[in-house]
Amino acid sequence: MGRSSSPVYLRVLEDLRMRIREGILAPGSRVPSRNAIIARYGVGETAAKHALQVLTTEGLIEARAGSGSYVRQPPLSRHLDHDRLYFPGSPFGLGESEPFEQSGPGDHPAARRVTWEHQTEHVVPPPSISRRLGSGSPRTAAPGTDAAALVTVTRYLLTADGEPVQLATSYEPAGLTEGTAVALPEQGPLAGRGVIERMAYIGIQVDQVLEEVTVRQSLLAEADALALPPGSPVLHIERLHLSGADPVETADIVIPADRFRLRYRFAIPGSTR
Amino acid sequence: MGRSSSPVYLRVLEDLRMRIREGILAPGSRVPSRNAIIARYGVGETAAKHALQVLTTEGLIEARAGSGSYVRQPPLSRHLDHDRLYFPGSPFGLGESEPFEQSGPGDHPAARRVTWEHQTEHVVPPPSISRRLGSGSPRTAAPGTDAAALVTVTRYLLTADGEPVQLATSYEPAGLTEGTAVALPEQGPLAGRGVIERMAYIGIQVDQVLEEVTVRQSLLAEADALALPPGSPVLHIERLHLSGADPVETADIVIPADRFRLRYRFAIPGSTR
DNA sequence: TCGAATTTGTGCGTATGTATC
DNA sequence: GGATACATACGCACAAATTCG
Repeated sequence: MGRSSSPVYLRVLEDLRMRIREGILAPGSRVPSRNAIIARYGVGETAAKHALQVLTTEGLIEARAGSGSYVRQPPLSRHLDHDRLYFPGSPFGLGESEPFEQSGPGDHPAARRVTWEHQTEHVVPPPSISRRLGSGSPRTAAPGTDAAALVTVTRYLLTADGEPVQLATSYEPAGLTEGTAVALPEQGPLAGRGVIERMAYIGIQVDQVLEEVTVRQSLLAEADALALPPGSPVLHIERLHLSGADPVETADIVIPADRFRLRYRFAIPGSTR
Repeated sequence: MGRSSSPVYLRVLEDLRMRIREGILAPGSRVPSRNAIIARYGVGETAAKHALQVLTTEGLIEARAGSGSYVRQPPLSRHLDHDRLYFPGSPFGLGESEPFEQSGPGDHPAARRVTWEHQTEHVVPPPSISRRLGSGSPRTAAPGTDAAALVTVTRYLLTADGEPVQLATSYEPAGLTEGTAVALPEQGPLAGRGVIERMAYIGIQVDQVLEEVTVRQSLLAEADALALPPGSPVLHIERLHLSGADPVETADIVIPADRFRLRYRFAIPGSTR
């Protein structure tokens, strides 16, 4: 019965979407079931099913078998500050402000209690990591550098007020910090103070940070750790700390794309402010 | 007949996904049709349909009615540099390098020919924009400032080698540049040179840039302008240029999330490099 | 504790409209 | 026009999870 004018399921979809956006269907409340939709809108099962499925892939509702479909929490209410260059913990400011709300440096309006679990080990780096930690210019790399050396891997799960908000995996060449007080990122005098301070402590000056931001669907393990619906989009940040041309740390950071915004702040080079 | 072990459509889905990832089904090539899937995998039409639909929403294939489903171009092959603070044109470096490939400043390995269309008008700003352009600290805003003044709006469509890659809408308080040689961003001595240079020309020193990065589904008009499948994810950047505490420009930048990565580069403040 | 009702997830077949070739 | 392919639509069926009396 494909009527050209306008798909039947769109009527249902748009009505439900509107009710969710307007708040008539509040976050957490139940969306009409398949049977209820069939009765209320006078459509077939296919259309009802389809409308619910689209709302699910749009991330507006969450379906629980045997129970019902429920309106998800609205996204984008919080942000992550990437304007200071520490990691993790207070480094990543976590607030609830509106876009571009003005605030003094270090002033986080509704700061949340950020905690993190961590776990460190030493491993042979996978190819992608050793490529990122490889010497600055691949062609001019010193031949003596042994690229397959061990790296110190630290995995973080950050939570804000008990809610998981960020996965991070940090890699450092083990040789850099070996035998120093800061060999383990989360132990010693600068535990939890971030790469830059720890490196400064042993005389390595980090002077540049690169970040590459991509969007992709969450992997199963990530969705699990972050309590996300599988396949929902995440922001993936590949970060690299450099001292001169030498990489001293790289990290993969994964955050739920629909619940956070990334905030970058730059001072203009050459500004005399 | 819902068998519990493993959904039938998953067998099809994972096989096709694997073939696409491995390159057995190359970009641009045709994916088996519904009938072909039914025959080859011995499944029903529902399963075949569902598998193709999931691949579509994952952005791996593109369905064309009457023709077939085709493998889309692989994502994430290119990046956008956000390390220099001009806009638009050469400002936004566009390259094809691998993640973190080393290159000297200003050296874009496979630079593409970037062109843009633009269109400027003066309008009363929508509330969201006037909020962003509102004076620095809302509470301490000078009462004399008239917030509902006109803004200069410039819309850009950037293309790289003919392919649309970025939508941008830039807003400036019209009063700032009124009567000067740089009143129109794309005319005058500094046409296309970016906000910072244009503002400097009339004695306004931009000293800070804020960018907020979010992910959302593309709107219909955006999908159209950027030649995207509707609903596919886009990166939305809200940018703000500040001179002291005064906003002098804000922009909305939209780029296809599955075809680009954003690259940020920072120098560490306080570094003596 | 158990079973009945409800709801989602998955699956089948079939049919028609419309776009493409 | 005809063949093919996708989009939409109907109805039905059963499994698994949840809820509740």
